[in-house]
Amino acid sequence: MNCYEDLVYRGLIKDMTNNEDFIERLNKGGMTFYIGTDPTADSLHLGHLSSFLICERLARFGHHPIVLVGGATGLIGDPRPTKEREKQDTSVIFKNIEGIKNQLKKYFPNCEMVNNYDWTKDITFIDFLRDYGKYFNINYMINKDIIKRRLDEGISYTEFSYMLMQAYDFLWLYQNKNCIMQVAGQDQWGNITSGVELIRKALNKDAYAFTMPLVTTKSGVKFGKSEGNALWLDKDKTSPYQMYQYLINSEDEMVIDYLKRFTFLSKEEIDDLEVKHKEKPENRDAHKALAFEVVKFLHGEEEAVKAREASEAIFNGGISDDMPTFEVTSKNILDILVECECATSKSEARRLVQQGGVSIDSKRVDDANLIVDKLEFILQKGKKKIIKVIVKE
RNA sequence: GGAGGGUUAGCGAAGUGGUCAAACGCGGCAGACUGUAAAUCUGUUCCUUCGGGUUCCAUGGUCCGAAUCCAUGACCCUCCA
Repeated sequence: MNCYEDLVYRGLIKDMTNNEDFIERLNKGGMTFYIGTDPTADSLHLGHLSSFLICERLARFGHHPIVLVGGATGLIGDPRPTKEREKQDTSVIFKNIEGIKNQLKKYFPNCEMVNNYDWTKDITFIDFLRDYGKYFNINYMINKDIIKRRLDEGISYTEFSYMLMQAYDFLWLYQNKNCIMQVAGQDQWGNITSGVELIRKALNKDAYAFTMPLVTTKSGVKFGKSEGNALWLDKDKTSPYQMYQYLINSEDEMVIDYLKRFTFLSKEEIDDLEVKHKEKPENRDAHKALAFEVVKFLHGEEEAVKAREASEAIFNGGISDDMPTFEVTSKNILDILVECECATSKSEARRLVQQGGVSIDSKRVDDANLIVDKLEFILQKGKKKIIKVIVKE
């Protein structure tokens, strides 16, 4: 399979610029391209992973990835469809940059890494307006989908300007790093095309770009959130076991798509899993492969094996050294549930017990006033949250 | 600068003096059915020592009583200049 075929197979192309020779050049290799992210948190999450894997995929076809961390753009804030972002403290953003850089270095050690703060920080307002502002027509900007959607809700001049910065990044990388292609998530299409336009207007050159579709569940909800929280790539924020569990619970109808998107398994391997999955969905072979492969990529084979063993032990009614463990100081079942993050309040904990959603050592708890006299036990909340609890005196 | 409209639970959205801890939908959580999937059905969704307590942008006020009326302020939207 050539590069373009592989991208199509994996569902990685949503929009692409209409250069005549785009597909040819993708297949030929040798393009320098970049993909970026803003430091909105100190860790990347599962959604980022699916995008950044493109670095490795394209590198395997002979292209040269540059990874950009948006120190400058992070200070401005990419407009969200709903509302203005809160202004982040610069110290937070600088701290986030470090966290994200370290992760990217770890996962993509062969990529060149750049920070747009480096080439943006010394540009003066007047220079920027004179040298680049003239290339942008307000009507053009307002017609970008993301801006249009914000016109009702309101958008600050700051966020409105975001696309100019991202466009300038592309231009700068084009001029200084010979970077001729940009890749990003589908929500970045407007920003990307601004960059392509800027390069055309300022340099009279063609640039290339494509976006990748958002990874969603069957019903179109963004994939990669668990209990309202992102699944972080940082092991201390989301344990290998949690990551494994999240992936193994993927919907049947989506699991093959996720395998294409999140792993480097070949078409043959994925086809094989698809057959197995269709024949015996209850074996969850495809789900297991997905979970294992992703955890292996993130945390190494050893951690992946541990996560798999823990998962299999726990869901066969057993225990494991690697299962999530909480230390609590209470003996009252409601307080224990809150301490173990199974409930956010005692009211919620009480409701859980009353609805029959809590078990201790496989026995359903039916008394909300239960005092637990064991010092170590297995607590189950709902169907899937199974943890070890140690009571500390 | 002028005129008008708005701000209600995670989100969307009703509610215009008491019966409002606030309809309804989505989302979330739990139960049943299953395969750690989906769909479906049922229950639930501010806190609580279960007596009650604290909510409807903020602060003050009117009233026996305020999400609802008044004043001031903040933020947002639309139109005009």
